[in-house]
Amino acid sequence: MNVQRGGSDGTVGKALEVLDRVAALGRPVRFSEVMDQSPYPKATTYRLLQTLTNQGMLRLDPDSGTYAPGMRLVRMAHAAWAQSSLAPIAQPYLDELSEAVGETVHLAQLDGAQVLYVDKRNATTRVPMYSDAGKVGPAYCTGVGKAMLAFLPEAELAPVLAQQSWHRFTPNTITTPEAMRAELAEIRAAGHAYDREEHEPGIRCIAMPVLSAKGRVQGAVSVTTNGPGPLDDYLPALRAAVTKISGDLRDWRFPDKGEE
Amino acid sequence: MNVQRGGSDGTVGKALEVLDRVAALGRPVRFSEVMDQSPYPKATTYRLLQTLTNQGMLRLDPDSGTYAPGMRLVRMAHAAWAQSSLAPIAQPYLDELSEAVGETVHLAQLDGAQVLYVDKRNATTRVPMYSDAGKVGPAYCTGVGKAMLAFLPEAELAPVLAQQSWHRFTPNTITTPEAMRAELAEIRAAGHAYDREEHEPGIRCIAMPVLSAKGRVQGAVSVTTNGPGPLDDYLPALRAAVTKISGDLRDWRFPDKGEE
DNA sequence: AACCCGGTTTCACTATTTGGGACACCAGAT
DNA sequence: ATCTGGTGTCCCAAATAGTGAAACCGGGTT
Repeated sequence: MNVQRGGSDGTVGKALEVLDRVAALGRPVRFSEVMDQSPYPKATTYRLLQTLTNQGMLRLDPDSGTYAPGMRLVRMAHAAWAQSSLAPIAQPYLDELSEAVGETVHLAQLDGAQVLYVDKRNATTRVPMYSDAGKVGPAYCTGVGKAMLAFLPEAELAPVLAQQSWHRFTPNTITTPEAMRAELAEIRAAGHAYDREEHEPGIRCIAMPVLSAKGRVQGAVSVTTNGPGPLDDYLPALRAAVTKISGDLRDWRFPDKGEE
Repeated sequence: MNVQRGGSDGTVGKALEVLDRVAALGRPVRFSEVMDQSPYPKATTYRLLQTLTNQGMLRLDPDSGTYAPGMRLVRMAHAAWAQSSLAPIAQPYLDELSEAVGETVHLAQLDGAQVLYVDKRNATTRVPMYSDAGKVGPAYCTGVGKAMLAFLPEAELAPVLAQQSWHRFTPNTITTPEAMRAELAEIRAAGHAYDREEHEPGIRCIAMPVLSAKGRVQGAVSVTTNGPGPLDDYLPALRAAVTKISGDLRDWRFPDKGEE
């Protein structure tokens, strides 16, 4: 099957599963809330939480009795981001692109069935940093998501499509695998994808996949706007950026989806 | 003792220990290199690596046979950063400060005996994002480090000082606990710290601690420059930023060092 | 052919993890 | 004061998962 973090790797797997669920809740949670999410019995979950806490992976606020992901994760993640993401390579080209188009620019990678944003440049002046690195989003209704799906080999595409929620965010959201396959064919033909207000009303974007020399999808770059102008105006700059990134990819070997 | 991620929390502890060491190496490493770092026997380390890999915490490049921290960390860290760091609160004030002084601005927190940078604003135009979030540095020879140490209660300061390397990075580096205590007293009196080219030649900075209502150190903000101007010029803006951050801290309860 | 080296696997032994259930605590209801 | 339901913590015999010395497997070298 697919990368699904199934919970079957012994104690470590369980611990990470619990950690993930706590992180997913997105706010400090009490033990009982963790229990509701946890597939493991009370005593087990409790011990797991304890272990994670004194490992610094979780932080327990003694007053409120709530758990939140700890700073040790941030330390470790820096290494991951620097070594395993496209971000360090793409950095200068995203800067260029951002300057050229003046709109918000995203760099994303596929993480299982979701889109994981790894870098971002803000539209114009103020830069709320990091805000997007590490964030995840749906693959079926974002520009970067569709751009990547379009160039995925069938064997990998099928399971990913099977896992989408197909929630209708806006009237334009594509909500069936069949419609999606048609859309992906078009994207493949054109070489780039559009998000025509499919995720958020008023937000449109144009995205292109970053492919390795062997044609494997490594990520995608997008230009997002809430203005009225034609998206195709951004195409040249976008294409230039993606081309340069792909070029620099040369000697980088990147994850195979972990597919076994 | 202190927070030291000792390796004594069962399997999970061992796994995280290994993961940390891989991350610390800062580049993809082969199994044998991990072995050199690992306190555990070959077979154990091997199995740990396997587990971590198919949990997505590590990424194994099949061609080169090297391990690197995986993207799952980035996902989880986003939650940690958003919930457990000062960054979300400080965001707008760092923007202001950055604009006001036009120099590089850092936000850091104490993580054990080290300084952990959680956010950054670049000097002028181009913004190499994230580059610093998650990075660690020495506490005894950075502005933010000294600013935080100065306001640490003795019980917490002692073990931290005991763990510093006291490596002499530049002629100005303070290299003894005694000298450091004198320096910290001055900082405490002044309310802010200077880094007078103690870490890197040509780089100076001024830093102030962020204190909670109860006077606990929560982090520090610094303005760094490689120019010649007097650092004190930045004091007003820096003080303003720190004051506002402290103000917003109000209802936030933050980690106790975990000290037990 | 004998040897070394990094990586992988085996398997009997053992330490850790498991989880049902007991317990302690608190707040509100009776 | 006493009961009661919700939470968080702890125990301990049984079950499981982890351990690690040693063997094994190519593929280079000598």
